[in-house]
Amino acid sequence: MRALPMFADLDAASFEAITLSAFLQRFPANTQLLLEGDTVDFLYVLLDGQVELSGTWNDRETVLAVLRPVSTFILAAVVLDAEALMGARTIERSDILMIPGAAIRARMADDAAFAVAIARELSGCYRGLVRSIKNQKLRTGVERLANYLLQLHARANGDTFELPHEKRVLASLLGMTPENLSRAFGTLRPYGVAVNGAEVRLTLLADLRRLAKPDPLIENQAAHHARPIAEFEAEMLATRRTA
Amino acid sequence: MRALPMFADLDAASFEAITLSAFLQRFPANTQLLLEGDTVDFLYVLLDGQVELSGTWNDRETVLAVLRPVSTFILAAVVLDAEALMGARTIERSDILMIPGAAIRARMADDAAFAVAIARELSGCYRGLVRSIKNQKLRTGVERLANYLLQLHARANGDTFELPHEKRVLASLLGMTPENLSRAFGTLRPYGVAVNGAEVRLTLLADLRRLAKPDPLIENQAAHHARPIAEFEAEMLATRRTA
DNA sequence: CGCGCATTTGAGGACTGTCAACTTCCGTGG
DNA sequence: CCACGGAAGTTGACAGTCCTCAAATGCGCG
Repeated sequence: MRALPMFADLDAASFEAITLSAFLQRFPANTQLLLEGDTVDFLYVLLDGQVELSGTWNDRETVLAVLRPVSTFILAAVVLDAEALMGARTIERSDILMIPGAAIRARMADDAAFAVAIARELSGCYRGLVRSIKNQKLRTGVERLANYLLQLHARANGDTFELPHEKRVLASLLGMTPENLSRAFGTLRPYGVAVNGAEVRLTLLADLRRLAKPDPLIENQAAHHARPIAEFEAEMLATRRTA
Repeated sequence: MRALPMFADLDAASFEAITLSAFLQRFPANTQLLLEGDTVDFLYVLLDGQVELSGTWNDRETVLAVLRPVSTFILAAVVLDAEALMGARTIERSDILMIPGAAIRARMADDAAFAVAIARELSGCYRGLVRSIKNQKLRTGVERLANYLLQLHARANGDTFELPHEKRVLASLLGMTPENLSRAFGTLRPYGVAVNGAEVRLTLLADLRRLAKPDPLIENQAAHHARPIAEFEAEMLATRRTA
């Protein structure tokens, strides 16, 4: 928990007040944690596993973000004591810390340092969403995929890495259908993108970069090695630790 | 300034600390206030006029939100003391209050109530963006326009109202080209949408609603009459008071 | 009155979604 | 250990949506 910037500098009293009311729960894969419109009673902290945040409308569904540890989610709904705007479900077995929303709000009111930490966390989430919208509105599907692959590559040590989720989840995250993702991979083959199952290998990096045109104002910055987990494991180019 | 929930309950000391360092400036129409990537020294508060927030990439540009008074913008960048992810320019003559970011951050650290107010404001902005992404990813252009018109209609008293900005700005906000917006209006004619310049009249409301399928988890809620301006004048279905 | 810009309209093409069939992969159970 | 069933992924054909380019129209301001 202290790995999260949000709780890292919490003083002893606040830390105790929060941990005492919190509890840890293990969920199997494919468990719906929250439906859109649910009232939100807890702040969720993903400690292990993977959680997908989704939105639906008119029988259509889209993945808004895929979270990896350590990440919080639905923080904004907790702060406002409002209903969830996104659904959440585990996509693999996950350990999740659940902190009563009332405890969070009470601590914020009493502890300015904690409230500031929450505000900073929210700001980071907000900026992630801004990046996500720019990614979505300004780029085509192939361009989004190319940039996504370059981000994964930057975190790998070699030029080979694994896609961290199923392709149909990835497709929805990138705003396209699974069929289209398949074709987008095909389109990128001349740019040195070799796919074999979940394994991806990038040769011709320069060509791929010329196509992708990654931009620090859209891509999430590569984490500084100082901050270990939260920043590093960030999943989407755009929407990390969301709510 | 007290009209903003953010500053409404500020105690006298904090209010003075902030207002003393702030200053009011009047900008003509079409003035670039901020470029993407600029370092952000001030929190902006739009008191009168209209401001457009935009994103660019690879010679493409999109409007992310259009703000109307009273709204703050680039709050997230101020909280994190980070560079702007969006550009900002006035689209009509505007009165803007500029508050040094350092003052905001200092007050947050000292005044838990103020930090909580900021966190709540950020949460509202965050949820606006979530709505915006769902609107963008789950709906077609025609559906976005239909819902946008219904939102404007809900704020008008009769069934006739004016589009609040140029059609090319509206097109970009809705994620399409001006040509396509024109055709989208044409597509909606059989649903009782009559356009004459900036004036729009909706007959056949039921038909339009059946097409648009407005959803409280995507559309911004109609404001409660208690809170007068900020909520009411909110421009985009999705992205209000952004940064 | 006339120029310039916003808007509209048309034609064509690029991108993306849908439907259907096929292949591959993987876990279950015999 | 292997066969089977089901889901995931791929491929092809087709349609819908959206963008680009070009030209025409309309409106406002000097």
